[in-house]
Amino acid sequence: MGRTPGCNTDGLKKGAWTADEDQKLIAYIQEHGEGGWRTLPQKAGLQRCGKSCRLRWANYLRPDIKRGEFSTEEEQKIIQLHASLGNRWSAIARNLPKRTDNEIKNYWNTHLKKRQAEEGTALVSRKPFGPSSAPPDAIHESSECEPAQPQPTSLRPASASAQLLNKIAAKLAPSTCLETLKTSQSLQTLSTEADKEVVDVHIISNTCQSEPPPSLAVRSPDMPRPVSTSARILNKMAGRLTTHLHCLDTLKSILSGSSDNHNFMHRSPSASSLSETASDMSRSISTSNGGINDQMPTHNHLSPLIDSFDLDLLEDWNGVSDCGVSSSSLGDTYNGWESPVSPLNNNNNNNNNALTFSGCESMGTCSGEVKDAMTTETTYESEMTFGYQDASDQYAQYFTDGFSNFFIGDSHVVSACSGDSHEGKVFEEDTYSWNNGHLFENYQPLDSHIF
DNA sequence: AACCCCCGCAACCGCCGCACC
DNA sequence: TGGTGCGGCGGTTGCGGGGGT
Repeated sequence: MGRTPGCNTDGLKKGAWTADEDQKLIAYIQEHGEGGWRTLPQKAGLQRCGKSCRLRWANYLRPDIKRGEFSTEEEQKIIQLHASLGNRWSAIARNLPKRTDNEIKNYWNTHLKKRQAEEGTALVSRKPFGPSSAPPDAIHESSECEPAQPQPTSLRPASASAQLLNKIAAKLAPSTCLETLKTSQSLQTLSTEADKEVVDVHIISNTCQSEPPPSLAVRSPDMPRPVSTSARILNKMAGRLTTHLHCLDTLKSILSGSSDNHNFMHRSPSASSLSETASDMSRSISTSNGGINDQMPTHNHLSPLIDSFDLDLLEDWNGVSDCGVSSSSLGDTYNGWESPVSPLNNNNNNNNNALTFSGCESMGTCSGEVKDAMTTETTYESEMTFGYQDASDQYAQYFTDGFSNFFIGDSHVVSACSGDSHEGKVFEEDTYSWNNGHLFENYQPLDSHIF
C-alpha cells in the first residue's frame, strides 16, 4: 500500500516501509529519542530521508498510537472540532489522544466529509451569514460541514443576540474566522422581512456538557431546544459588563427609555444612540472602577474596538469549545474537566478588565496582542497556550457594537428569543417582554458568573 | 474465475513558520 | 534584515484490497 517508490534520488528509498526498516527506526528512537530527523536516517542505517522517518514514526510506529475503528465518541468529537477548527488536523488530533492528524484527516475525508455532505443537502435554503456576502464556494464549503437541520416550520423573530452576532460576522467577513463561525454553527434563516436581513444562529449540540451530544445531525422534536450560541456569546459579554455596574445602569436606562413594545428586538439602534451608549459606558467604567483605567479615552470606543478585534482571538475562541462558541458555568464539565471557580469572583484577582476562560473553554492558543475590552489598552502581549490545566488564564475578548440589541437586566442573560435557553431554561415566546421591567422574569439569575 | 471499479490509507509533496546566524 | 535549515502541517497521490458484475 502507499505510494510507489518512484524516486531513488541520492540513493534514498521511497514508498512503503518494510518491517526491517521499521525495526531500525524504532530501535534508534528508543535509544536516542525523537528529533534530529535530518541525521537520523544515516545514524539508524536507513536509506530514507529524515522527513520520511519522522512521518513513519509519527503516523505509524509511535507506541502511543491507537489504531483501528473510530468510536462514536471520537467521531462526534472530530465533527465538533472540525466545525470549530476547520482542517487544522494537528489541532484536532491534540484533542483526540492516541490519534494522529493523518489518521483523522483520512477518516474525515473518507467517512465524515461524505456523510456531512449528504446530510448537508437536506438544507433547503440558507442566507449568507451576515450582511456581507461570503464567496459562493465558501458557502458551499460550509454546507459540507453542516449537519442537517429541521427547517423551522414558521418564521420567528430573529433573536437580538443573533442580530448582534450578525454584526460581528459582518465585521469579520471575509476572514477565515467567519468561515470558522459558519462551519461551526448551523444557520437557520428565520426572517426575510423586507427591511432587514437577520440570521439567527443556533448551535445544534449543547455545549460544555459532561457527555457529548448524541448526534449533531438530527434533533428529535421532543428534545430540548439547544442552547442558543448567540445567547451564550452575549451572556459572556453581559458577564463582562456586570463588573461595571454604572455601565449597566446606563445601558439599562438608555435602552428602557427608547423601547416601548415587544418589537424592540427588531429595531436597529441609531448610530447616535450607540455612540452615546459607548460614551456613557466608558465614563461609567472610568469613574466606577477605582482607577482601573486611568486614561479616559475621548472617542467612541466602538469603532476602534472593532477595528482592533483580533480575528485570531475569536477564531481560537471558537476552537476552544466543542461546538465552536460556548460558555461554561461553575461546575460545568466537559470530558471530565470541571470548570473551576471563576476568577471574576475572586477578590484577589486584580485583573478585572480581563475576561477569563475557565474549565471546558480553556483549550487552545491565544496569541498576539490582548487588549482591554473597554479601553483598548493593552493589558498584555504574549502568546499563551491555555489548556484545561490552565483554566484560570486570563483572556480578553472584544465584543462591541450593537449594545442596544441585547439587554441587560439583573440577570446575566442579555437576550433571549423564543426557544432560546440558558442554564437549561428555555425561554417561552414572550418571556422577554420589555415592558415588564424584568427582562426575563422567568429566568433565575445566576449566583455567579463564569466566563 | 476474471475483470473492473471504487475506496481506504500510507506516504509523498510543497509550503510555512520558527530558530539560528 | 535577509538567508538558510529544519520541523511541522495540510493537501494530494496512487497502490492494493475488496466488492460488484
